Amino acid sequence: MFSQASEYALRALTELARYPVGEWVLTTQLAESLSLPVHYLAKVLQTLAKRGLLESQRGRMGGFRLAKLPDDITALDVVKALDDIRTLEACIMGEGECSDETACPLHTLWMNLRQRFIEALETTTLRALAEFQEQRPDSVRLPAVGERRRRDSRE
Amino acid sequence: MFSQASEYALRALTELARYPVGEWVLTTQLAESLSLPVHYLAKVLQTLAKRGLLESQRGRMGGFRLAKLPDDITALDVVKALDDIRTLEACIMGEGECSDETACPLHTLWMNLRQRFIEALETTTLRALAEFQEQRPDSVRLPAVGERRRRDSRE
DNA sequence: TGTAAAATGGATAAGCGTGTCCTATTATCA
DNA sequence: TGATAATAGGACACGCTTATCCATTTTACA
Repeated sequence: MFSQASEYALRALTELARYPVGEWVLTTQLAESLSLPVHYLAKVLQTLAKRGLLESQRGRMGGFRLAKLPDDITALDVVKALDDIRTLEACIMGEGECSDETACPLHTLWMNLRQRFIEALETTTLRALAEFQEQRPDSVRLPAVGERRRRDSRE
Repeated sequence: MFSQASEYALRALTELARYPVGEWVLTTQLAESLSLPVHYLAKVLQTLAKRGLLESQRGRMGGFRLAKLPDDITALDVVKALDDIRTLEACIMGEGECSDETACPLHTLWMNLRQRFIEALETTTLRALAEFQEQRPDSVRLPAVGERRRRDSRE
């Protein structure tokens, strides 16, 4: 359904939403937690930073974090940042002329399903996704960069 | 949503369903009627013939025709013959472990929409698609090979 | 101020979908 | 039986997605 990149992004940002607000998280850490290819995930995160969904911090103690609160980022935001959502809006039979006026045979069916789908993505926030994941069995989360530092300094 | 090949196939087989049962229709003619790339469509039709949805006839007066009645071929049959429908069945977030028992956050939503979608494709026959197209304004259909022959012989 | 840690950017490569073209094969008909 | 018309099949090219790797830049910290 979505591109590989979008799938990775959804999972990575959901994971990010589980961290305390403002904490930086490493690409390697996200990749490991989610079993994703590190380098490719890095590219995806960089793109998301360019698109304004993430903030990045270079150098020591750096990483990625959400640019907005988990309540203010929707699943649709994430997918739109990476996939061309227009392929969903297009005629499912590939007809050039297919609108509400001149509709292809599957137009009504597809329009309704698509509508419901997009609306659901639009009303699903990263916070909701993160909270769902918290409920799942053996749901663990590694410490963020700052948490790790504070813990290390107590040792 | 579907691959280009599936879109072409849906349109071509819908067009084929508008011809009298048993008549052979040329690839070039289908491509021209539907404004599709001839050679690529030819490949698609050959694949559909291999999959048993079409019958083909080489040589003069040859062409393609449906292997079954338009009532007995569904839109799902067509798509399944060309696309890997399992990508629809897979987790929309790309998780390996995502079933009804251990579900990802979007599992229920996606499962329901997907279900409705597939059922709709399964209950939509080529006949229904063809009849819909007949109703559309400026809906023309070129004569089949046999029709052309019979017409020519009267001249 | 040097070093380590981290994102950034560029090059590269494999695989797949889309599309074209050319040759081979098969069937019809004069 | 030969010419013609059609599908069958293979080779090839192109672009995009996925993925890896390396050099560069930036930052924190000792």
